[in-house]
Amino acid sequence: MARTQGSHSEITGPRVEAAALRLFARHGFAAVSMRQIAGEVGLQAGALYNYTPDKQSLLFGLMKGHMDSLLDARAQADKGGDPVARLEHFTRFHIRFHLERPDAVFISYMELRNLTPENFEVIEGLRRRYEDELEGILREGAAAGLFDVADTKVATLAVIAMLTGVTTWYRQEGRLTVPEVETIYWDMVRKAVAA
Amino acid sequence: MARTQGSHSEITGPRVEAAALRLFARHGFAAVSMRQIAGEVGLQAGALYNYTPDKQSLLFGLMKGHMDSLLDARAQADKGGDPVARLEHFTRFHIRFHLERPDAVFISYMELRNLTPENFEVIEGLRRRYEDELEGILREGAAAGLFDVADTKVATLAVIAMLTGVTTWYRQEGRLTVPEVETIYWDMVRKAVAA
DNA sequence: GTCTATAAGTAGATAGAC
DNA sequence: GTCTATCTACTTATAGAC
Repeated sequence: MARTQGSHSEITGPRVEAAALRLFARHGFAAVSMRQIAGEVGLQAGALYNYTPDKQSLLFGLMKGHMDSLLDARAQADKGGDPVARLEHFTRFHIRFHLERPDAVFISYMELRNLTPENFEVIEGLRRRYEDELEGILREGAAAGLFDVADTKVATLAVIAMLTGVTTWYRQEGRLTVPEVETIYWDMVRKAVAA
Repeated sequence: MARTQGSHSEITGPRVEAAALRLFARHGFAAVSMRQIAGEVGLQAGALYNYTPDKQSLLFGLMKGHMDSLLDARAQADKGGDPVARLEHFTRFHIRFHLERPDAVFISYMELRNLTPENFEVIEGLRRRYEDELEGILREGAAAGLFDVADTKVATLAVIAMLTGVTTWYRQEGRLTVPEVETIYWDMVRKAVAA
């Protein structure tokens, strides 16, 4: 159990990521310096390079981790059932998941342009896989005559934009609980795609 | 008509703004240097300060100009009528206006955090005034029994988020024209708030 | 693993010549 | 109005001591 004084790698690594996440979300990737991140953790700038090869990798790791956990959670959560039930489930899942991680959501939508082209492709691919989940539900429901959407792909993007928008205004101290918000949005989604 | 060689202020000023708009939208405010902007216009960095007192004012001017022109255009465009007609009009106006200015839209949503607190308050105030336009329509329609929304404020923000999302995927060379896109979204908005 | 020190380059903004 | 030159400060990243 005894450790040499500086050997904090297992705890320091996550603290670096947490500090970067918070600062990138608040001020933007380009506006945050490695010194600021280090300062937040109580390190000198040079020490950060024990945890990341460079600043870009730090950003990519945060975004990749977010998308992976989104897809994992979604895979675990989809219980199947009829398209209407699946759509309600997707709606509530999306809102809950995104409201639980405002900083990661913010970064994943705002910092795409600061990724290298290769890293951008990876994140875009994961994002498309998530969109495909919803598109599959809408397509299945439309085929069964349960939904009426003029354009499945556009409807998919419209619903996701509407739901993700909740992160821009929701405050925990506000007048609505998360389940209440879920219900309000589900009511609108349900009607928007209804036959 | 004859001018001294360097006297291009009337034409150079707008070119500086246009270059800043384009570069801020592509790479982000913090990632763009005054030297890059100057280079785009064919100037040296120092010459930019004939057109803006500093970089922050350049950003604020772009965002303020965008919001002013949004509110102006909206004021000109609202023809009145019953709530359903006004809502359709708002929907089509919002999509058209935003698709015509992708760079300004992008900046106005992404660079809020790079404004000084005072400048942020100004832009936020204008944004709220625009939201109030839609909220008024929804409230009027709900009172008349034409709409059924569980929460008018949330519905306002949900509709705006859905509509603005069109700017993230629409491409002029794509398979849909702007009027087609307007109709697809109007169909969803109409149903989402329907009684 | 963290430190100090440093390399090599860029940032916003200003001064003064023309 | 634009240029060159410059100030001051800050940037990412690395080297080597401990």
